[in-house]
Amino acid sequence: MALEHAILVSLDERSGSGYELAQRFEKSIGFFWAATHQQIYRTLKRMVGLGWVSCHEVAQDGRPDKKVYEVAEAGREELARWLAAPGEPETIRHDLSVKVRGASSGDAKALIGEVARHRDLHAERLDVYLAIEKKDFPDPSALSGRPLHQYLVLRGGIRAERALVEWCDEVLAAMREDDRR
Amino acid sequence: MALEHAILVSLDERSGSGYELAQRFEKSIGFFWAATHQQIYRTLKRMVGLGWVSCHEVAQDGRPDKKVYEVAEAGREELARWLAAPGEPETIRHDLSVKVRGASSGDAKALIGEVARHRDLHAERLDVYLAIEKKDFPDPSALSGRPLHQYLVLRGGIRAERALVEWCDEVLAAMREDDRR
DNA sequence: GGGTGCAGTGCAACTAGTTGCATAGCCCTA
DNA sequence: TAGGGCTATGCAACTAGTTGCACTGCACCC
Repeated sequence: MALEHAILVSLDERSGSGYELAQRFEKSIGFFWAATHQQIYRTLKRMVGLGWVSCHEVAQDGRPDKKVYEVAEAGREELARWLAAPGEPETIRHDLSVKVRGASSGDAKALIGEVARHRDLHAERLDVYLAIEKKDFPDPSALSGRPLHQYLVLRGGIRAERALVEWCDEVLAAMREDDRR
Repeated sequence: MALEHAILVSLDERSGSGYELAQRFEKSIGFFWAATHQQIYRTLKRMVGLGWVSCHEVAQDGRPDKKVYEVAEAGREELARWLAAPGEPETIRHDLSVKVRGASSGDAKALIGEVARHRDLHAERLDVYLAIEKKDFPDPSALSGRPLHQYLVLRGGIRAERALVEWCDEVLAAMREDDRR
């Protein structure tokens, strides 16, 4: 599983609490690896047991105490091992494709609405990604090391969302045309 | 969950046994919804309980008996309901992106090899999809109804794999360039 | 007659992910 | 001062998915 590794990557960029990690998973990291705070807390606990991360409590004023985690030596080794290890492409689970494939078994009109809704959601996400690209990476050719890698992952998100928007448009055009006939 | 619905879609196209379904999930349906035979057998059992599918045993000669499942009335209703119901875009879990993002924490060279391997895997899949497109859908503009929907899903697969291949190429070019400097 | 391989079904144990809820301190506003 | 919202952590119960194995039957080939 890669949640542990996603957490290692995130903590290696910057140490933080479970809560902070959960927020990162809501935005940047979560663009390509989703996780709830429950999963994160549970996994952090396990990782402490494995010796991959260390944890110390930090008292704060004005807000509750927090536990700050940082990557330990064993965690760094595990991360390096995992990075070099071959992995299989993710198993795909795409709801909307199942629905499109099943369209003939239901109300095609209602499905058109659903596809249009997804189209807009993906277009929105695409806009978010493009805005980040513009703001944080104005000159990609100058990038190197960690910022380059972050940029490349963002590029993956942009490509994926764009492909989805275009696919939805293709589906909508074809199904509307088919509906008219 | 959508495995039940993926099975309904598949059985609605053609009734069959768990074993046959597992094979369909290996190829066509599995391109966008992965499932093992274990999951399928277990889910079929549950669906019989729900009254969504009916099951009858068929004796065969030359091979073991099988249980053939077909969609029942309640299953058809459920499928129609689900098709029209709004759903959220899938939560993304993309291993390779996590690795790329973590590249600075390990051996970037080894990761280049891994990205190249994935690039080839996706290129292979893309070729498979393109071959199916050419063979089964030589004249897309003439399509309507079920074949159209199947074609559109295939188009989604083509777009997704192409986007992945192109992204891998972008990553490889940038990381190799960065490595040279 | 023994091995391989495919068709066919399934259990058991495990790992991973989701959902609902609980708790607790502090801030701000109506 | 009561309620809503944010930070912060966590349990319990559930659903979903994976992995390893076990069994049957037949066909085919060496």
